[in-house]
Amino acid sequence: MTASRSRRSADDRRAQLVQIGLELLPTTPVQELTIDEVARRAGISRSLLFHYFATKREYYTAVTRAAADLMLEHLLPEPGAPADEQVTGMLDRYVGWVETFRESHLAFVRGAGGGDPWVAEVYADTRQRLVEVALTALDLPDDALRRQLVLAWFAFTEDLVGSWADAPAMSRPELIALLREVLDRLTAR
Amino acid sequence: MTASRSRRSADDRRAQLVQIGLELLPTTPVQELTIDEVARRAGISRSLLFHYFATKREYYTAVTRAAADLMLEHLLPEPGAPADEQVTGMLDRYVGWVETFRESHLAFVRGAGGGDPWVAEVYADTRQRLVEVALTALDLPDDALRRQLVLAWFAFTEDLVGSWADAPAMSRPELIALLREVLDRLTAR
DNA sequence: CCGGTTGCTGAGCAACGCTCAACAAGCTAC
DNA sequence: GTAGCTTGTTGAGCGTTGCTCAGCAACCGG
Repeated sequence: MTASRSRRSADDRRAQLVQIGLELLPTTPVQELTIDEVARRAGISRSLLFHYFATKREYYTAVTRAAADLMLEHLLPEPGAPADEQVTGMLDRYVGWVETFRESHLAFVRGAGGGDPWVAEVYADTRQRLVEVALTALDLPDDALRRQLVLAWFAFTEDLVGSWADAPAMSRPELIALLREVLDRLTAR
Repeated sequence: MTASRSRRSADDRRAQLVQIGLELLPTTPVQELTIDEVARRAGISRSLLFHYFATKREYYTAVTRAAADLMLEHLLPEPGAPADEQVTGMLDRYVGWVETFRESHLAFVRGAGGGDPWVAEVYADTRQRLVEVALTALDLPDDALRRQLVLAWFAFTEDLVGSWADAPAMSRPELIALLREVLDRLTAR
């Protein structure tokens, strides 16, 4: 609310608007956040938002991409580590991510799967990249079948970790071991 | 367009409106179909739709529930069959369902996962019922852990069958056998 | 001080969800 | 048949929201 009506650089404003979108993500499905609300929070007019993002969709896909990049950056393994540790580390960090940002992550996944194809595509890209990283770390060939299997395993993981975070029916290490075991069984063919 | 302006019974109208929603489902995400469009197709005024469904959300949750019930009815096994056949039969019919209604099913699942909590709940209910049926057929106890695992397995199945229908990387029987094997491994603990 | 670039605004349009008062089609009763 | 009731149906209109456009205002180089 302070510094209202201040003139900002284009990059600053864009970043600020995306940031506001990220803060609103846990509260509201991406596609449902209104231009009015975002503009009000930024202390600017509706029109200005359309100066930076030609359409509402363009805006919230940018927000979605930012959220996806945040998660991806958090999950990516250190390139030096041994292969096995890389995958387990990613799994561990993913569980931690869901634990920490439960609501926003749930909102993110929901918005990502549903409704808008553009948003769905952003998340599909993210999953693809995660699968590539995992296959590389496991030193497995990247054929169509294996890719499909690992993607489906990721859907399995998302669902299980989500419900586990809601009501843990097993210990955290057990969860991670189970996920790891299913992944190994699926890829060892 | 024929029979326009005809007076219908309340039940007829409701059924017609839901039917129109079902026909529009493959084309449009549930929440995005407009009252105008539906009313236009039904040959009635916008106001009449609000006479049957107090709010737009009430309308498209009704449409979603109708879609879910259609699928559920198609998947439920004949009660007389042997246990093993029941589960495999459901799997087989599920794959067939996705093959037949690829686009509408995709649209349905997307709408179900994303955006509106009410719609998500309808589909969550459907999955719960499917899991109950599966656990009963497998003659397994219905504890929290197993339920979570089977639900997650269903997410796995949805994803894999979806991508398989898009680009089959294995034969249909192989797909079903794989899914069945993963389910058995997960529940045999 | 002046002109150009650019961040920024306000008024306003179109589409959409939703409300409300009233009309009219079909039924029963006389 | 017509009076009267029920109920399916409509049109006008309001508030919100996505989006446009013409122009203001702040900074900057000359």
